[in-house]
Amino acid sequence: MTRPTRKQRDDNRKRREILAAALEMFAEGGFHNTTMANISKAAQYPLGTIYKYFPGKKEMYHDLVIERVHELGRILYDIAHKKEMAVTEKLLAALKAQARFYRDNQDVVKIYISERSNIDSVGMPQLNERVNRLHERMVHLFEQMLEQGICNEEFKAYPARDMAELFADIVHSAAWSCLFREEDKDTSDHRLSMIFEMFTTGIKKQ
Amino acid sequence: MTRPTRKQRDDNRKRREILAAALEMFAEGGFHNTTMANISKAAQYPLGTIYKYFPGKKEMYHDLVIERVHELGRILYDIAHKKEMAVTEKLLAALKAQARFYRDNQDVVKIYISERSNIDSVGMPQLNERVNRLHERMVHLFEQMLEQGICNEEFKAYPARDMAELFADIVHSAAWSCLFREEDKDTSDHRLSMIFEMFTTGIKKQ
DNA sequence: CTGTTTATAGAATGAATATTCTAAAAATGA
DNA sequence: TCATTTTTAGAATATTCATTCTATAAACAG
Repeated sequence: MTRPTRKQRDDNRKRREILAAALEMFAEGGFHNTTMANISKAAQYPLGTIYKYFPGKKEMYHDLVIERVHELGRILYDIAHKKEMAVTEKLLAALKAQARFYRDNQDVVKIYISERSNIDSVGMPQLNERVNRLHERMVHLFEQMLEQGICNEEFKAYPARDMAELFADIVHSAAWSCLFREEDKDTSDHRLSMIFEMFTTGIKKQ
Repeated sequence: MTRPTRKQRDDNRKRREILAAALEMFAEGGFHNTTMANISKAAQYPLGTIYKYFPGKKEMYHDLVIERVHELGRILYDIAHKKEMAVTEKLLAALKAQARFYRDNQDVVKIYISERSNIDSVGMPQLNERVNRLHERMVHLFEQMLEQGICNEEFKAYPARDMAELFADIVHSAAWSCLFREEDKDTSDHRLSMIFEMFTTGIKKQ
């Protein structure tokens, strides 16, 4: 745990610069339409340098996705474990947090999504697996919150797992649709609250 | 509109056989991990023959996806226009129909989904566009049904468009999750009904 | 049967591109 | 400064296919 040398800091910076450029390219054209030459040009580092930091294209992609999805996981985890918050508030907060995350990370989110629903189109079974494990963990967070809500008698006693899956997808789709609207933060928040209300109180009259 | 000659029928059969084999391969490995040689072997037709029926790999993929997504659109359209059915019944029927379609067309559904959320990873902007137009049309069908429900005072007066988007995503998520469960038809139907109930009456108590 | 068209089977071609390699430039350290 | 290491820049290589081509076999017409 010593202070990193200048070289180490430089290396780190370069690595991050390369990753950032790669992210941009991957998000724009997907894995297969992005060439190492593209990334090299975008990052303004020669091919050789890139291969010094990453064993190959696939690995770079892998690192990129996993890192960010972890971040989303952490955000949701934190919300789930706020002691002072009521369950309903937590769920709404999770919805809004995910929407914000999607907005702030449009690029990587596109990748994340395609990895989740997709066939293993990149040829990296480990990536698919890890992404889906991370997703599963998030669903599980929702499940716990919902269970707590059932205990409290706040929620009806539907199977928590089913509710959680449904909620996860609602959250995803709401957050995703934010990306295609030109809304300011307030309008957006308002819409998310409305969707949340639909989910909790239902669309049926009475 | 004369009766097709034997040659025409043969051609049609071959075309379908090739498409079926291609579908299998594409669904298994995605567009980029499927080679024309693979398809040729799977279809048991030589490469040359394949190129006689399709101008190229991309076009084959395009035809495959569009054809089936159209089919789903038709199914939903028919449900939406049943005169004798109540709105709520229609919506539930749509949910179940889509689930059945997903089950019957797992292969193509995987492709459909990745096309919907994806960057244009295949390099066919038209395909992405058409898939999304078809999806939009389905959302619009839901919107009409929901509007009717609002008119009837069956549903609360949320913006129909937002409800429709939400419903479309719920339908998708429910249908999709059916693919990973080993349920018999009854269990499955039961779960779908439950999800539909969640959507209409909400998860909140009281 | 015989010549002609069409289909088969898969080899050859050419383009794209991930990865490696080389030579020149820059940074580093004595 | 000068020797040594590291980085840069991008050329060379090797591989993987989409697509085309060729030669043989089958179907067909008269």
